[in-house]
Amino acid sequence: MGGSQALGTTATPKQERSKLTKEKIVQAAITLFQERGYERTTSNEIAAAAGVSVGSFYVYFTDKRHLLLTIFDRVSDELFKNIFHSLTPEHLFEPELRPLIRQAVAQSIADKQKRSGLHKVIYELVLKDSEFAERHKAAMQRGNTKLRELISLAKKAHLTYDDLDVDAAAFMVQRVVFDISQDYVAGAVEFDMERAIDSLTDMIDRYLYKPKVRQT
Amino acid sequence: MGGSQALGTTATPKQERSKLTKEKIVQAAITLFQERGYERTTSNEIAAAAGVSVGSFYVYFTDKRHLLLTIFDRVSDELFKNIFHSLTPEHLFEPELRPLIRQAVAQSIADKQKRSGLHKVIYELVLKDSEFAERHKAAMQRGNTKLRELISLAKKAHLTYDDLDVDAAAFMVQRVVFDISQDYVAGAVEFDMERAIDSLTDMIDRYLYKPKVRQT
Amino acid sequence: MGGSQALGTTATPKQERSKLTKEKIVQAAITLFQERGYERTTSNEIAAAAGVSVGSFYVYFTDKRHLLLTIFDRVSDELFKNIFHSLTPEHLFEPELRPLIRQAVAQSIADKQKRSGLHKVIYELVLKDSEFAERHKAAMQRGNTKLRELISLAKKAHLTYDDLDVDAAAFMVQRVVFDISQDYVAGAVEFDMERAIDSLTDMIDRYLYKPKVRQT
Amino acid sequence: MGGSQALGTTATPKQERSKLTKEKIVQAAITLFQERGYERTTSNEIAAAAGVSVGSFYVYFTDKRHLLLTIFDRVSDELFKNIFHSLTPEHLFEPELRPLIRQAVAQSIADKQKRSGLHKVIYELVLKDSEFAERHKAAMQRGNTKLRELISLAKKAHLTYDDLDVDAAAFMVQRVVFDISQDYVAGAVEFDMERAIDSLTDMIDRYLYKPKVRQT
DNA sequence: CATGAATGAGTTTTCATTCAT
DNA sequence: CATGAATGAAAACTCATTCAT
Repeated sequence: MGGSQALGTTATPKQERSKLTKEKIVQAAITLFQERGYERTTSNEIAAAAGVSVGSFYVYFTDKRHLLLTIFDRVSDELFKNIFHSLTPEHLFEPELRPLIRQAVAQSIADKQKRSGLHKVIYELVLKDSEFAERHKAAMQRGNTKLRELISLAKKAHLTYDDLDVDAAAFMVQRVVFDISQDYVAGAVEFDMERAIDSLTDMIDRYLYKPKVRQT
Repeated sequence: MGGSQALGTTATPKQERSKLTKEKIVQAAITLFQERGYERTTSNEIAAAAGVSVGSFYVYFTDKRHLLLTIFDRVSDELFKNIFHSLTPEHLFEPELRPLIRQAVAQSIADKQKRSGLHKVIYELVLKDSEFAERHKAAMQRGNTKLRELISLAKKAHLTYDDLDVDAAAFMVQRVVFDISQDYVAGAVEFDMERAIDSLTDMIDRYLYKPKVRQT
Repeated sequence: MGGSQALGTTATPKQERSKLTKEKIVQAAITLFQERGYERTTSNEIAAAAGVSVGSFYVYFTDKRHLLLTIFDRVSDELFKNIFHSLTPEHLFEPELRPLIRQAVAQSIADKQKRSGLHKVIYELVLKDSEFAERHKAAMQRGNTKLRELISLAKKAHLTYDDLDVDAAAFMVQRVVFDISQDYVAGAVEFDMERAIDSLTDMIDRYLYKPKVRQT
Repeated sequence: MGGSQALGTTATPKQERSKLTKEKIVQAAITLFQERGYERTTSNEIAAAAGVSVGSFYVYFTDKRHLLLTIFDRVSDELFKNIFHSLTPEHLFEPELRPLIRQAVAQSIADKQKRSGLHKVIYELVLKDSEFAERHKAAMQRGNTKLRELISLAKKAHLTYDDLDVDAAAFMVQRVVFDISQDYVAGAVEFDMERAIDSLTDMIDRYLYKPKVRQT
């Protein structure tokens, strides 16, 4: 005690402290959900792993579900940013489109792989909890809008089939990439990832773009 | 085969009456899982809905999980048959391939829609229970083998791209159809189903078959 | 049959065994509520004291509150019967009314004394739980109706003040007897019980009956 | 004196500011206890409603119970003063006693009605907490003493029955008035209040005073 | 004195599963 | 085989109270 204040005791401001505690809980939860899944992880375990009391857990989150909802939002944002970072209108006018598609596909799969356990858990909740389902839908909607713009632009530039159903294409492409990524996360799939990325890229490429364009 | 036997020493009913009781339980479970989901359905409820005592429930099934496993196998077989019924080598030589693909896609989506709640529940378990995951993989494997044969034949007949990676294609096509069907089941998707079926058909069609072939 | 257990409310004991278990729980609860009060008695303690598992507790009662509600009804009926057993119209025409009143007053106080802890607990709940309040009101209503008939008869026989407000009198007399009984239960009162009974009898007697009648 | 001191070592505020803070807490508590009851009001809520930190709460009160005890004393004093303000020996020699009684009865009921929720809560605690019970008894005792003096005087003036048991009468009258007031507070009663006041007045009047006196 | 984040013991409650009849 | 009452381990959640700042 006494006097050490001036020397630099990490005087954590009160709000900082809260933020820290909350973050510790979130991190512990991510780890545990990843390892044990949602149901087999109890609130008490999360608190313990975070080095925090159960009481604190319930100060920051109404329940386990609310905590995962928070994690969901965070992860969701991250994925969105990562993918659309290199998928902007400018990129569309590069000489080759295929690398662009491949890059996005690979990004999506890789991102989910990094926290595959977590994505598995999240999707589990999307399946059984309507609020998760809603948020999932909303997040997909955001991506869909972006994608539709891109495809629409490509269509206007006569890069795609002239009769392409843009809305359907945006829907299709997004879902297909999301779902295949999810399949790897779920462990439902053992097929070599690189080959899968190539094939998925081909699939999207051929679906959207006219052969002559590709052969030019 | 005979995976359910491995689980425990549950009686395999030899009498008609037993078979009936077991069936009543299965049917009640399907209905309840559909309505309330897996966890929110209790063994007691299933027994009650089946008009059977809980004791009987445990005579036929080691537990709730085992029951769903049984349902999984049944549903899995059904889907397999329905899809590959009109997807045999003979059909490959019809003048038009697109209707064939469309039919298979539509079949898959429709089949799942019929019991969407159930498929949601099953996939939920595939995500969190490794034994379900294994069975799911195995079932997918069966379909994959069939599909690979078909695509291989098509390739030999020079209907597809000459450089097509058959294994990858079989994997890709199967997963894509399965996943989009699952998306509708999960309620994750609101896009008009007919348009989605058309788009998915296009996607597969263009992915596999050379343009010139299609334009011939 | 009998599967409906799991779906809704609490089991209605059809078998002897059930009835016994339920009764054991009720008896244990009465004892514990009496000793420790409502809140300081946990469901687990009741179950333990009844020599039954917590699970059984929740088979027969939705919760502690429901259990006390059950006890309330039972006790309520008992009190009603005891008091009005010797308080029927016939008794009104006995030569002396005072002994009749005294008997009813004494009965009421004595009945509550027998299980004073329990009555304390019940009234506590009447104060804070609206459903208990409703039941209490309803029970009082039953007694009030009976009492009104009696006083009404007495009035017609010109035994009472001619301008007696019968409804008010019935209300007043019932509440006063109930409340003084409750006071002894609550331990709020140390005044010698016999003298209190005499005084209360006097009070009611003088309130209802004309002096001349009494002096005749 | 100083009963609250005995409970713990809570600061007795000497500064104005402290007194104010304590008062804010008391007022907030009264409001919340009134609305939500004792148990459903948490210390944190009281502090929040008072615009004070929980820490401060515990500076002034050892706990929630101690706070209610404080409120109890205050309310208790108030009631006492209000009733005995117009119930002094002098008043006894007014020509009519009935209006005096009626006034006291009405006062008691009205006073409690003003804060019925609070009186409900307090009585709830009297029922389950022995310290509250003691204080309640003590408060009743004070009133009883006063009342006994009055009735004793009236008896000496031959206004009452000559054989009146003064102690019993004081006890009876006080309890009856208190209890009926409490009944209205508890919401246990729907009978028209004015009629009840009249009846209660009659009851007391006839109980204490000889008919001839009244008819003179 | 004030603050409010953190605590964790203590309850309630559920439900898969067993087993005596 | 059938029954269904009984079980009890396990999880969620609350809130009075403390204490470092």
